[in-house]
Amino acid sequence: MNDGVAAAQDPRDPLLLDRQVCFPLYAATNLLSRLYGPVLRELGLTYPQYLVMLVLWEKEPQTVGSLGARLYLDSGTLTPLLKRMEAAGLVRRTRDPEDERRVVIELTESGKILRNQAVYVPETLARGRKSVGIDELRDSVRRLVELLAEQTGSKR
Amino acid sequence: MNDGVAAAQDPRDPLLLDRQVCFPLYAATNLLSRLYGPVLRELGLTYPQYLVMLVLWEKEPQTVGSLGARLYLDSGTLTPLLKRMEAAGLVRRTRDPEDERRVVIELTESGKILRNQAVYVPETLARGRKSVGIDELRDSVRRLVELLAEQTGSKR
DNA sequence: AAATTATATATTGCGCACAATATAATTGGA
DNA sequence: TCCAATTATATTGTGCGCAATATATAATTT
Repeated sequence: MNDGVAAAQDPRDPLLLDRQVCFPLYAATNLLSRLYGPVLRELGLTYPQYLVMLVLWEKEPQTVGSLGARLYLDSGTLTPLLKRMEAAGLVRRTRDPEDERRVVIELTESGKILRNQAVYVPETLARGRKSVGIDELRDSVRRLVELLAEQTGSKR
Repeated sequence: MNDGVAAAQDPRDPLLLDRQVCFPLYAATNLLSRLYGPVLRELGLTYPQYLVMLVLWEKEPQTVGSLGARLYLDSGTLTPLLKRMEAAGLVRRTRDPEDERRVVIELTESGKILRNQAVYVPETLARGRKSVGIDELRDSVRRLVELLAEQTGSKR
């Protein structure tokens, strides 16, 4: 008889690490962020800060809330991050006079100019890398994000 | 003429957020971890701690290094995490007398027993969730992890 | 055997990520 | 008008995640 602990070797065991969807996503995200690290460091950005810049380069100004909705992050993450970016001279943070609850984020001149260096980031990372089905993968994961966002009640 | 900043509205712009592979992975990981949070909290686990338990439930004992190789994490992450798990009574940490550099991690009795509650985690999370192509997605992301692990020199 | 090199984990410092809570401003009724 | 509910951001505390470095042990070379 067993001692109350199920045998872990059944390939149908729902707890096998290799059966989880969450784990490869988690691992891929960590590995990717590690890959971006050295490249972004030359621009003085971390990976989440890079994402914020991507959003701002597309559309500006944004509020803390609209950035969070786009990136699925909350103010507990964004506020200190944006303060560091402000200290680095990349963005300005100002209260919206129309609605004093809002904080408006806009790019400084050097924030705008940084885009000229950033355009080389994607190709630098893609260089010499086999990108087998990378577009299909991106779209699959994107569909997953849509589903998850519904479930967790994240609003855009 | 433009002021040195490229127009961001060209759909072929390599910096568009929606063209990045990294972003949906990042978002999906955050959303998933948020989804797991409340469920795992009832087991007294965080999401990375849950992954460590999955590995240990499959095979025990493990060293810090073998856990890190399996989960693509380094000691800077694992050491404090394992200390918290030790404080919670889930694992034991002992120096390997064979090789005093190694720290051996094994489950305590309550760590083993926790598995009986954990078996319900996957189905709890899957319940009422459309899992369109979830197996294909997992396998795609897994292939990506293999590629990334080569690139970043992560060893298993 | 002694010195060198490689290996394994720990420590430190910084930056997320998020839950819970607090604060303040706006909106929508009684 | 006033008050309750809602909205937007900030703050606090905990736990990762990782680079850089330190420390100790083991393996290898000479």
